[in-house]
Amino acid sequence: MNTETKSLDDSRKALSVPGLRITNQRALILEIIHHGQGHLDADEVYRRARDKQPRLSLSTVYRTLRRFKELGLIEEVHFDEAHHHYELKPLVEHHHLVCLGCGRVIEFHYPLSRYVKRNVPEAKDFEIVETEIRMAGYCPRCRQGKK
Amino acid sequence: MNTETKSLDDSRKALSVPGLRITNQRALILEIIHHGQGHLDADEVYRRARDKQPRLSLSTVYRTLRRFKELGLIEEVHFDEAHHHYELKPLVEHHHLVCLGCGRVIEFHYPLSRYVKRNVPEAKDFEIVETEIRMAGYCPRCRQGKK
DNA sequence: GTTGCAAATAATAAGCATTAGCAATAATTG
DNA sequence: CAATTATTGCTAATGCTTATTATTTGCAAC
Repeated sequence: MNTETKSLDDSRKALSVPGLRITNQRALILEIIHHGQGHLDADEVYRRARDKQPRLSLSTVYRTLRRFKELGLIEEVHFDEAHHHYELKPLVEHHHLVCLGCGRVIEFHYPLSRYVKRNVPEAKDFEIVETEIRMAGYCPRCRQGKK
Repeated sequence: MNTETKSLDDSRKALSVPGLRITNQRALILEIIHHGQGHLDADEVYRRARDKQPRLSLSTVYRTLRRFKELGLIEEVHFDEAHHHYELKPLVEHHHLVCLGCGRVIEFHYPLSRYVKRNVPEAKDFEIVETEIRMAGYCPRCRQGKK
């Protein structure tokens, strides 16, 4: 069994939830996100998926992404306003720095939600389920170019 | 001069930027955001504006909001994914806690961007121009209801 | 006050990303 | 293996936002 098959197998296993059907489309989409090193948007998933399953439809991609999100398998991130990106649910909290010059995305690990819960009085009575930091600026390379 | 006129006048003053034309539409939109106690979306601005200027068009609202944002008069916040909300540029940094149950928005003042800049190594080499923190969860009232 | 001209407007169409509806298909279940 | 029912593919529709274009308006110079 090659690596690719194994990975697809892992993905299928993650889908073993009662009442949920394991379809080729779902396994494929999950595998693409798994392989994709984070930050794929719906259209990118769609394009990659069609290499293997040309008849797969865009609606299936959207429906599946929503499903996975509900199941907690993946997470939705918002870099810009227009559309969303998806990544496998991370084990440790991290956030993103987006370069406005070149579009590069830098991940950094930081337990900010814990910090907020501890230090923001208004957050104490809240049950926080989601924290996302959107940071944008210019990476070292692009700052150089601007000078 | 009544309060309303005065407020509209203030808004006009804020628009006194060289090369920028002061139109009734712009003054009205700025005044609506000013009065609106934050967090209005484009459509809400449009609906309120039409009470006073029925011929005003939705495109003007969008164009004006974009302009104001460029000018730094207002700020765009992203509560959910679908569309944006706008508020007057705040003097002190604050962020928002959105309740997933009732949609209520709680503001809290906290210099989180300074904290992040200081504590995230990856942010050191970046020239950060934008930091927005999205937090969502359940407010005390809605937590009660869930039990 | 008029005139001239760039900027702004209203109205409408177009553009994307996403969702809905529905008949056909395929995965589980008994 | 047949029955059930989630899931799919397709198309049309939606929601929010931007572009287009002819018309109007603010405002500075005369």
